[in-house]
Amino acid sequence: MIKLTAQRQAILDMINASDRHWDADELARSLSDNGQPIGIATVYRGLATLEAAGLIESIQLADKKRYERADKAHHDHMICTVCGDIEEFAHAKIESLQLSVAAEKGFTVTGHQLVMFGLCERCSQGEQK
Amino acid sequence: MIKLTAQRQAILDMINASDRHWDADELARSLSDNGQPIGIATVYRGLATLEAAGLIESIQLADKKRYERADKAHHDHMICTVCGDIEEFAHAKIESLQLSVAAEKGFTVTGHQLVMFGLCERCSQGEQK
DNA sequence: TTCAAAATGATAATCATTATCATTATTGCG
DNA sequence: CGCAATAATGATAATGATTATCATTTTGAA
Ligand SMILES: [Mn+2]
Ligand SMILES: [Mn+2]
Ligand SMILES: [Zn+2]
Ligand SMILES: [Zn+2]
Repeated sequence: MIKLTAQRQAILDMINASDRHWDADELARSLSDNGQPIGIATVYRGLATLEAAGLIESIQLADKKRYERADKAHHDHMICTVCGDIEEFAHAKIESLQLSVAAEKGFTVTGHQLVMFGLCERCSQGEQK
Repeated sequence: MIKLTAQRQAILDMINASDRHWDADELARSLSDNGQPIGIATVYRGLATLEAAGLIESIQLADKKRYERADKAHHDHMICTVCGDIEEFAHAKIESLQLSVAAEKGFTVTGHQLVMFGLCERCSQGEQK
């Protein structure tokens, strides 16, 4: 059975305490700064375990995986390629259209990831001008 | 200026000759089997250069990047988590809804990637008997 | 309390991709 | 055509994220 350890609890608490999308290293550093140093390997394992248990969620970016709270409704992301800001959005119609397209092809969807890249509002302004 | 080399030409030809989504290693091996061995570093650089030139496109998967022909209309993907099959689909409505959602948030979209994971038709069957 | 199963942490190993750098090829020009 | 200068190649080292090892410690059921 899965054991509730202080390390896993610390990781989960840290993630649930904010709306950030954390990568393993940021989490390890932050935990360390909070007087709860946890081995980096344990952080990776803890994140995987917590995600498998449905307690946290993740998005797979080009170079690394980022984790966030799971107590929010499903949503997708827009990532600013200038400042790195990650914005969230939810669109029921897009979700249902995805499923219908899959169904047409006999594809059984178990998960999906939609990410838009571009410039966030702030970065769009400084842009031209 | 960008030079037209035999290596880049070979990479481009190989990609344009099929509908596959190649990773760098598969391409290097295939080129080698075809009597056109190319250093792996050159394959990586060639792929990046060809993509920057708009001659090929790519999708970023969890572990690696895969490249495909660019002479097809824009489309997104459905990936079978059992057999690895990559299917394509295009849906104008989903595309436009994405842009409208971004616009609402003042986000300027420069690119996006939508991937659905699940079971392809063939794998869905063997699934539950 | 007892102990087997599971988790941790330090560290080595993977794997895809990029960086180095000496050598070679391409291309505009005379 | 023949020549640099400029870019590309290729072998290989380096990176960076993530996983594998394995000895040691912790957890939780009985
Ligand atoms: Mn999110
Ligand atoms: Mn495709
Ligand atoms: Zn921004
Ligand atoms: Zn399949």
